[in-house]
Amino acid sequence: MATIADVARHAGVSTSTVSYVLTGKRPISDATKSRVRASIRELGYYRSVGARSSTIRRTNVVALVLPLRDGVHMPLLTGLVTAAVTAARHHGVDVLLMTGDQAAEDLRGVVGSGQVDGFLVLDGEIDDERVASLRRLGLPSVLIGQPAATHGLTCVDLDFEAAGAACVEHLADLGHRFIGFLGAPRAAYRRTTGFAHRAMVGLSAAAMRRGVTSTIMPTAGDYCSVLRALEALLRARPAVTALVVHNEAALGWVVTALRALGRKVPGDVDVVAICPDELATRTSPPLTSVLVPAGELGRRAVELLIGKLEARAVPPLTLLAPRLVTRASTRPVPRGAHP
Amino acid sequence: MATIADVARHAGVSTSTVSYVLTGKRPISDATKSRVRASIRELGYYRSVGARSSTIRRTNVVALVLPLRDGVHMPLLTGLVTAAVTAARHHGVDVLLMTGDQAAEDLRGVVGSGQVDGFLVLDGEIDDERVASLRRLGLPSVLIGQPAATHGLTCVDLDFEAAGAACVEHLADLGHRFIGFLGAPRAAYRRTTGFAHRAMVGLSAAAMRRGVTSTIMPTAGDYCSVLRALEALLRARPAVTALVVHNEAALGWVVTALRALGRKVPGDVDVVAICPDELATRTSPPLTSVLVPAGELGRRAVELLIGKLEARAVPPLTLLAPRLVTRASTRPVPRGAHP
DNA sequence: TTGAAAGCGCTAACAG
DNA sequence: CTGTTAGCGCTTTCAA
Repeated sequence: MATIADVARHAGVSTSTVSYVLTGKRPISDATKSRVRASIRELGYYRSVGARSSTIRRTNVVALVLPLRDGVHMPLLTGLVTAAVTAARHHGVDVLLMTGDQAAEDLRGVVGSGQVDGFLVLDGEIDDERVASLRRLGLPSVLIGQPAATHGLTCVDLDFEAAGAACVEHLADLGHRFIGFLGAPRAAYRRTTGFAHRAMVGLSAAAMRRGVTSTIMPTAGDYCSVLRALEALLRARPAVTALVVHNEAALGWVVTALRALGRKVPGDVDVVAICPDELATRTSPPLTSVLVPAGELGRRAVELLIGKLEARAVPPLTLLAPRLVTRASTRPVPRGAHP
Repeated sequence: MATIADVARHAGVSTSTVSYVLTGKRPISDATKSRVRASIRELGYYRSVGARSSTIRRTNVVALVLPLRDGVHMPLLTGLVTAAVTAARHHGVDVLLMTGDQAAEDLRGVVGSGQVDGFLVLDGEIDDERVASLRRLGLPSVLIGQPAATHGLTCVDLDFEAAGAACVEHLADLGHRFIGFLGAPRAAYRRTTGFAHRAMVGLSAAAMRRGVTSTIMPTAGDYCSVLRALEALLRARPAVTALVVHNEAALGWVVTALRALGRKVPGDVDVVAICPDELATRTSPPLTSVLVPAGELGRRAVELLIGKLEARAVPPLTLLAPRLVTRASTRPVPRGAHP
């Protein structure tokens, strides 16, 4: 493997000249510059990142910390990860993958040994303890998700409150006056700071504003739970003509269950989902949905982190505006359907 | 951040002694050893991987190259990735994530700059061109998947032929005599070396051996295609009492479609799937399945790569034996059902 | 069993 | 505009 000395010799210049051609940190005559470039190409030279990072104290590698535990939906994860890697490469930065369980000690090691410049942490439900240990690492970091206290962190997330509201707005615009909400499993609402809670709040608030009646219920991810929840919902409020679903696991069962209960989608019941795009398009009919912009999330997180690495000021909390895509599961309510 | 010199000073020894305590490459008296260890702990010292890799020419980082394009199923991907990362960490190795599209030039850069020691490449459908460029990189690599020519590579994959056979064996054991096979989309069978082809061959061969009649058809991933395929199948061969499905996208629709055609699962038609485990358990009823051992695949790939890094001889092709798990979708055929 | 010192490949003063 | 040189933090001879 060629070294910088090889290139210098080959081009008939000093090593520092080669280095400066590479970094652009001082003016070099076009003549030597191109001579050096030619030598570099000819010898197939690449700077050793080891030696380089050892001198400049910077690796151009960021760690991406993913939680192992479930509850994080797969498509979201993969979309986010590929977008993050692509965006990072675009800035000449590589991504080191770490899993959430190799927590404290491993992370310390990675920063202690100067292996990465910063952290990208994916964790919707991060708790204070983890936030604290993150801060203790002393390296710039960006959190994907929105913890209780943003306090001194940089976070990026979908604006779930706006997402919940967008669903209601859409349905109200179509003429619906009674909507049901199938939410996350019950446990998710214990934390009034979680995204489940925020979506629900946004939905409820928008419903009040628009004067539509909303009935909300938590749901588990299996068919039986979905069926039971819908039965209960339709019994309690037979006038319901629209459904907002914020539960990726349950999503696949909703239309099936509604059909089993004798309701057509759309027609008898319109459905709007809050979920990654490919989930909404893989049902039949494809669902009108507020998409969780996985790719955008990853991209923005990288951008923010790189901003911090370059000592730029970045906003502490970035909330991505929801985007509602209309598909076959929602339609204007026929005139006079709701007296 | 503490350096090795700090530790040496603090422990009252030379830097080389500290280094040797760390590497264990020469005997050190227990007295100094523990003194050095204490200083290390006290100062919170970690070896700089930059400086280290710059001298020893080894980074303890491997690249994991994932294809971006779809066709690779998400759950498989995430399971594989987390297992690989975990296994690698277990060997003190970190994982650098790369996406398949940043192909040639980026990969060259990563090896040229000495950023990684080897490659883990996930690509079921890798072509000769990519294999060649992989070999040209000149670093140890392990391929997850099985290309046409294993020639000089190290590969690990599920034994799809055995998987296809296992499905037939199971169904034949239960008494089924007529089985249908819902395969991958048509295009997947153009390559007679792909995993789709191999599963199909294994199934057909086993059917012949067991004297059961098999009818095979390709399938797209949407509900309509599945429904049409099943209609066609049942029309062509009404005696079919069992179905093998090797199509993850279609899987979710199979039971629904069978019900729409008036068949109970199990009972009228038994279903066996070849798919990742969590896909088989998320349908109702849960499906008997041959699982694609995503985690095992990742783990083995890492083990093989580390073997190569340590200059151990490793088998060129590792085929993981399929494991069939019986669930609610298959049952013994009632006596006399098939005269 | 330990230390001194050379060297890994690169960058960044310092010096023209 | 360019070269010389002293580091960066670590490993590994060589010498005791």
